Parts: sequence; structure tokens; C-alpha cells
Amino acid sequence: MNDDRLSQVFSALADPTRRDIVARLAVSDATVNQLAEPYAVTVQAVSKHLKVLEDAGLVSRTRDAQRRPCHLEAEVFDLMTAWIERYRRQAEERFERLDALLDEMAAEEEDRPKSSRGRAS
Amino acid sequence: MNDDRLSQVFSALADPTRRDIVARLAVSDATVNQLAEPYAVTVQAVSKHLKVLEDAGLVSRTRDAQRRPCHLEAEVFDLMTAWIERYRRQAEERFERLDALLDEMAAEEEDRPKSSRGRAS
DNA sequence: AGCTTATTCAACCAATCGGTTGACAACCAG
DNA sequence: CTGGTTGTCAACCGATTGGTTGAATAAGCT
Repeated sequence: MNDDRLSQVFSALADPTRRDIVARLAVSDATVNQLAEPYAVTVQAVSKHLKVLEDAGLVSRTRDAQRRPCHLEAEVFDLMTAWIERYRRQAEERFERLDALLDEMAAEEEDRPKSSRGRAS
Repeated sequence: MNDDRLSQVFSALADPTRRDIVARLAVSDATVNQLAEPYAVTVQAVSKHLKVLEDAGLVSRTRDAQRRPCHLEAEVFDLMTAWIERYRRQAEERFERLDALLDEMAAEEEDRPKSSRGRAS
């Protein structure tokens, strides 16, 4: 029972085979056997991968006779991008504040040129 | 390679504790002990988490006496957003094409209201 | 020199993961 | 009904993971 949805999604995409499957499903829906065909693993292994993707909400499946066509649910990506963008922005803002602080300190230093190292004008 | 890096980053962020650490580092740099303080785990466990984040390129560390301040490297996020956006866009485009196709079929149907099984020519 | 603080290394453990094989269910087609 | 497809379930295996404890390293403080 993986903690939250976000953990499930990140964890699901941490596997290259699963990312590959997502990439293929972005092109078109496909059945389990179609998805398994390019890989050197058994269809059971791919079935497990699909279950992980389905549990993470990245893939949905319908029924068509004995086939189970897989469909990419791209909206789940938003969850990740929201998380990522939040902290990226936060880090960037902090960086800008630090930058401003350094500018400020440099300006102060210019007002008081007496400190240890003589500054030529 | 780059593919491996992507796996590392997704995998690193699949853990809630590690995402939490990233969130804290987005606010300010911090030492291992400072980062470990809020959690119910040992400092060694947090040290391991930081190693994972560092290997993924999400965190860098400098040296300050016996301390090892951790710093968030937010650029690595770009790797993920690039991957995500690529397939999201692809899936959306496909959806739009499907939409257009359905519109087209509906229009054809309107031209020929008999259709279905009674194929009168 | 010793003591304290900050961090990592090493070994171990239980749980999970990605993979396998083998059996089985569900569904067409003859 | 008998096969042939398509897919999942169950049990197992080796590797990895997240956690532990205990010892080791590294640097500052007397």
C-alpha cells in the first residue's frame, strides 16, 4: 500500500519499461500482448507493469471480448507537475532573494570602502 | 545515461520522506541533523535518503567544518517536466484527432441517415 | 591531548520489486 | 464440445530498499 497517489505515480514512472509503455500508450491505446511484444520479458511481467500503472491512475482498461485495451490517463501528470513546479518556483524565488541580498551587501560595501581590502575607484 | 538519470529522479521522489526533504530544502539549505530532526527515524536513515537525492542530482553538498550543508538543485526538475510534457502533449493531440474523427463521422452520418444495417444503395 | 558534535560506513533484517514458471479463467471460432 | 487466444493469479526467486544498530571518521572545543 503505497502511501499517497503522488508516491504511486513517481514510483510507477521510475521504471524505464513502464515509462516506455506510457510513451507507447501516448501514441495509441493497445492490448497487453501488443504492449508486451517489443520487450524481452514475459507477458505476465508486462501485465504486472500495467497493474502498477493502473493503480497509479496512469492507465485505464476497458473490455473488448477477451482483450483488455489499455488507455493512457494523462491528467494524472498534472499531479506531478503541480508538485514539481511548486518547489521549483520556491527554490527560484529563494535564489532571487539571495541574489538581491548579495547585491545589497555589495552596495553597502561600496558606501564604506574602508574595509580590509582597499577598493580602488 | 539520461534514461537512467530519469529513473533515478523519479525513484528518488517516489518516497514521501524524500519529497519532504526536497520541500524543506526548497525553503533553505540545511545540514543532515537539521533535516533529520522532524522525523521519527535515525539520522543514518536520513543520511541514506540524502545520498539517494544526491545521486539523482537533486541535492548537492558542500563542507562547513564537520557539517555537510545540503542544497537543492532544482534544475533537475526540468528533466522530468520535459519527459512528462512530451507525452502529455502527445496524448492530448491524439485526443483532439480522435475528437475530429468523431465529428467527421457524425457529419457523415447526418448525410446518410439510413445507415447501420439497412444498406440501401 | 582528550571530549563532543556531525556525518558516514558496515552489517544486518524484513518488505517490496521485477522477473520467472505453471495453472486457470474468459472468450471467440471451428 | 474442443481448441486457440488473451490475460490474470499464485508461488517462488534474487536483488533492492528503507530501516535498524554499532563502529569509524572528521572536525571543532577546551
